[in-house]
Amino acid sequence: MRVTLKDIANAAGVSMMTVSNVVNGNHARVSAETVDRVQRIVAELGYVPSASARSLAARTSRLVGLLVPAADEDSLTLSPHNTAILGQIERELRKRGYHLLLRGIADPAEVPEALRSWSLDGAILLGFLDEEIDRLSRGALGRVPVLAIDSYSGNPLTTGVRSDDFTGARLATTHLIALGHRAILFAGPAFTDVGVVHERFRGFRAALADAAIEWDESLVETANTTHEDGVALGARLPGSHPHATAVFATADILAIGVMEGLARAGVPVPAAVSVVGFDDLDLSAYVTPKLTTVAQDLAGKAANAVDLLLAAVRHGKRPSAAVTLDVRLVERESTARVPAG
Amino acid sequence: MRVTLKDIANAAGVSMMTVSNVVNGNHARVSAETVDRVQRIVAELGYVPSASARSLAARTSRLVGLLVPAADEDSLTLSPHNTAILGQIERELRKRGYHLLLRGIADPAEVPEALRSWSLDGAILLGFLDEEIDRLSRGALGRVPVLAIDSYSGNPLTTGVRSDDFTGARLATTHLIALGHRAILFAGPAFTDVGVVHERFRGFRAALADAAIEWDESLVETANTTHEDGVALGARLPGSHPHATAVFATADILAIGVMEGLARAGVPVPAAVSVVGFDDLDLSAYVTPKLTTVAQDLAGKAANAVDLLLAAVRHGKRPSAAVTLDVRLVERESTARVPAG
DNA sequence: CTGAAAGCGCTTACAG
DNA sequence: CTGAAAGCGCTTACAG
Repeated sequence: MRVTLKDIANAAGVSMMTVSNVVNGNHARVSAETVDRVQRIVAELGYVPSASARSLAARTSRLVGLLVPAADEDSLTLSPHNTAILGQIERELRKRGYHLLLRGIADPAEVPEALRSWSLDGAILLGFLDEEIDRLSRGALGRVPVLAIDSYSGNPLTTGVRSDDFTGARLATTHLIALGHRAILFAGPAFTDVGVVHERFRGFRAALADAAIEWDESLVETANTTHEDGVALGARLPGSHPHATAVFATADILAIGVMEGLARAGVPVPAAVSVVGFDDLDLSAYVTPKLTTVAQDLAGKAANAVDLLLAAVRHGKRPSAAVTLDVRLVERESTARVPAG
Repeated sequence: MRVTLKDIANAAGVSMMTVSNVVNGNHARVSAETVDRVQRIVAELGYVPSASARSLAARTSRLVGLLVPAADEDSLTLSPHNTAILGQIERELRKRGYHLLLRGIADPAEVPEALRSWSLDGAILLGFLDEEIDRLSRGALGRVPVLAIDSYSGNPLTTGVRSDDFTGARLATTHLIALGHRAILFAGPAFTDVGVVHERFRGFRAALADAAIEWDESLVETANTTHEDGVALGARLPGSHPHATAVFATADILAIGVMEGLARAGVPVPAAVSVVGFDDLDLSAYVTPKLTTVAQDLAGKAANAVDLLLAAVRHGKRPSAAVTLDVRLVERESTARVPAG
């Protein structure tokens, strides 16, 4: 059977409480020699504390949930971007003695159940829509600290971390303008007046304004953030926007699709049309031409998310404003000077 | 404070045990009207059972661990292949009312602790070396069912699921032979006489033997499964293997690197050298030329892994032999007839 | 520095 | 069909 605290206590001739103190590192409350003896016996008998018993008694689980949207019957679809963050979050948590419960959420209404069932000490929301986050209330979350990644929701209960999307888009667009481009197409998913895509659109517009380029409303194309939609968009570009000489796509995967679509339509990239993406996926350096894009600090996002969350868990300190991480432009081969004429 | 079983019992005027039966679906033991009343009150009060209390009392946690190697300070590096599997496993588990604890393992010696700490009902090993799996003993695993993905270890404690690596490699190589290639380079990580890479090597050799092609021992190159190593390998290929007209790489990411290396060295793919990969990552259809490769049934792997594991958890039925999933060749643009001369 | 008691929120036999 | 009691393996005040 399982080795318990009581077994160790009996073998060491001390009380359970003393063993508990040793195991939990409260060495101040135990004499040095007792600590030694108990630790030796723990190792000898291979004692592993029961996390569920501990959670139940201590009202703290050392468990953090990573909540990811997942249509009911669907697999968790983790983008490369979210996968990288997931890996980093697990590491940061592990370094601090916490564990990760990964859970797909089919409906935001499941969030409260997810938090309470395992008595999560905290949770990170990855990939939710701002409107979904907006609806999360104190009643739903209770006292459990929750933090959203990449959200612009004003919900103070979920204030978290994100990249400087505005500046990233501005950087990318300014780069195109510096190359002489004037008719630049904005390609991305449909957006409202708040959120990541909206911020990137604002950054895009700001760069145009900086250069005093008049804004042509027709230079926006809506597409899902998939390679497939990018291909379709790129293929019809010569017909729909014959004057456009550059495309700023809100995601690498979309940008890569656009490049392929353009290639299929016989439009050389970057000779005839330049393309810039956003994310700097590994993939972006593997395609032809290599994609110029905006790099995010993924490791920083994950580390900050965990730091903020655990600060809230341990000291009840909630961030008052979202942490914004710097981005940088990575120039590769998909952009060039605007063609003459 | 938290709503407990007792609160529901009080409100409904029944015993805790009756509520427990209703909540757990043992409706046979409770009258229909009691079931109704209790369920109404549960919904009204927003009762969520405590998973830790349940684990402690019932000795079953409904928690399954996904254990992934992770160097101590390192992030979990999830390959696209493993990410897809992870997503599918979460979904299969969720559909069955189980939860997923994702945990990086710095040293295989941590496995027992991982299993016991959270009283995992079972665990799936993803990405471990066969030698590490070989060393896992009954003493380490206890009575917890554990299952390895992509392992050829003979350890009966971890019998799991994998792809038909032998056939995949044979298919890929036979395809190259059919195109007239004779001098085919095998590129992959160093391997021992057991394991995924060894199986792929065996399949490669079998295809050559089928076609009565004499085996040239020098036609093997060792490289890590990274894009970078692929580039290096491809770039030096004209010098190191001037006669080779095709490369079979044991992973797409490596094959894609090889294609880039060849391109840098001025060798056209597939006109001068054909390249085949293994995995069929999304990425493989995005690069230029699109990669011909061997596709694995990732969803099938995940579903089978979860099915087998839960059968072991619930009925104590351990698989006697590993489940092997079919693979298929996906012909794209990176292979062509051997150049004349 | 050390300990006895109560309790965390459930489930499991055992009765009736 | 329903319930009272014991116990799962810990931690938390409270004493000493």
